[in-house]
Amino acid sequence: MAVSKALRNHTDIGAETKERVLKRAAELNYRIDWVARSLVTGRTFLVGLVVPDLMQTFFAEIATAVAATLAPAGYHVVISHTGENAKEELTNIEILVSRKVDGLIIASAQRNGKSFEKLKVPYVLIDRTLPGLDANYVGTQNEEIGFLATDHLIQQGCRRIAHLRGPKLSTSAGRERGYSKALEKHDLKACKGFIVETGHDDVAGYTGMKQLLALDAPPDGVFCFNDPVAIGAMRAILEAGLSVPRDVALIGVANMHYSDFMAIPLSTVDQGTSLMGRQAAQRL
Amino acid sequence: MAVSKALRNHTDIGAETKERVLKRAAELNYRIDWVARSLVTGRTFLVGLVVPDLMQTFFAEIATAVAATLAPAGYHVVISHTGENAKEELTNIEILVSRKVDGLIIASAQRNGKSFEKLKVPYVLIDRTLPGLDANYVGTQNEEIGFLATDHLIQQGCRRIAHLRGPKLSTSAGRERGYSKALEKHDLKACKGFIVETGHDDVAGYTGMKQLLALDAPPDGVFCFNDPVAIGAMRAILEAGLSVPRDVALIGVANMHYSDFMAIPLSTVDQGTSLMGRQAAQRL
DNA sequence: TTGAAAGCGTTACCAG
DNA sequence: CTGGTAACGCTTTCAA
Repeated sequence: MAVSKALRNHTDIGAETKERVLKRAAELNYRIDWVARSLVTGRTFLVGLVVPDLMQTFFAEIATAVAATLAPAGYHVVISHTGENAKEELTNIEILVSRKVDGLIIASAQRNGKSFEKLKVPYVLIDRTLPGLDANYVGTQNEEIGFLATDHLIQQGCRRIAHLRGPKLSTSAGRERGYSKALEKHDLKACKGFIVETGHDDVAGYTGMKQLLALDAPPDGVFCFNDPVAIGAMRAILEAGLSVPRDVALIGVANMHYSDFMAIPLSTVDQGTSLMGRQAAQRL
Repeated sequence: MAVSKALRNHTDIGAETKERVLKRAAELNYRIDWVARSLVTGRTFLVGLVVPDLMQTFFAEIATAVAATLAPAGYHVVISHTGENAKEELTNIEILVSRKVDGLIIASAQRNGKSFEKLKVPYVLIDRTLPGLDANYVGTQNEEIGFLATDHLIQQGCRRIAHLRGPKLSTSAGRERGYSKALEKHDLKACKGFIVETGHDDVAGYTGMKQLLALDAPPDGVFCFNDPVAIGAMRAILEAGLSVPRDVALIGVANMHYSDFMAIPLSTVDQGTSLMGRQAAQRL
């Protein structure tokens, strides 16, 4: 017990005893066994980060910010990707819980919050909310993003504005609302087929844009779910022999770096990704 | 004991007993406590990934590949960044060891292998070797990268080829050797001041390139340590009112996506990053 | 095939 | 201030 107390700087220990312990610990190159400590304290100082895919720079940036924020407090991050698969996400969370993580930060792929109601570990949702779940959440004001982006296109003179809205997520729903509000404000409206559901990557953007270009009267401006989608859209436009932004203007949402070095300057709305990660970690 | 055996599918257990145990476990929603199991087995099924900075897409890609490869075997990845700081790297490794990780994958910032000699946990070095250390290592043939890149510039007609060689790492040393070999092969040589030590990001590339442009006879081609450095170099060249690749041709090494959408097509050598991550994980 | 006993390395509790 | 005892939840060992 004297050893345990000395090493943890407990007050209940005489200066001399403490010094003796510390000296001997150094001699033996003693390092605490975190597994044993965790077993008795019930804390692991491990936080699970559950994201769809670390390859997307968006989530990589979140992971970095979370890890950096947690590190000074002695926490480590265990990563777990789910590939946008709701079922696998649940399995992964269960495993993390049985590993006794102290908390979870989740960018969820669930359709609703049902499965999280019985979750006994503290958790914070990041980026995406879950309908019908009153949980801690850190994210961007997606409606405002959508509004700003669409408004920007209108300012640039676009009148027929389409929306590659990304996958079925709370984020895309918010952005779409903002898109609609901006159009409304300027007495414009989305023509039929102007809102296209896509994936989140450049391939999805490419496909979606082709669909838009095939319309009888294609758009002259497109608000894209994120930058990769915008890049894919750009490829489709250029391939069709059209010009960006003369024929079709594009705007995305910041998920990549160096977008200012693109062949065609790509307008983008910054969503403060690292800040999101930092705040989620702090909240947790 | 019957319970423990039943849950682990041990052979030493009667079918009926096993079924009874499984049934009751399901009723109670029993989940194994990994901390307790780890304490007795000595295994955590945790692997530490020690990298300088997850923000660089290069390391994010490695992290993804490592985690994806390890997951099917039940391993999870604990991340730890060191910010290219050798001392902090050592501290982090010690903490991971006291957390009883089963193994480590390390992109090291050490100058030599001294500190790793007494490391008792299995580990694999990734991306960077350490002088004087006979360790498991997975990386790219950097000399070949340097040769290919430089040779490419020569094929394009460049004759005065400089090298923004990046930071002091085994990777940059290899690439520089390849650069020199390619020059030699074509009876060219690096003029004085043509090899500039830089950091690894675009800011470093920008500064380094400015230095090259200030020379009496600036280069007409530059082999850059990686893509971010090349992007920074590009900015410096354009700012100087010169053209890429007419006045100065550039080539980088693949650390980013979408480089084919850059304003000026940036030549790049692919280094198979995910493959590296996968193989390091398998080796471990 | 079953299960009792010991122990993994630590900390909580409490009596001295 | 000091330190003995029990316990955390599991697996290994070994006897029945």
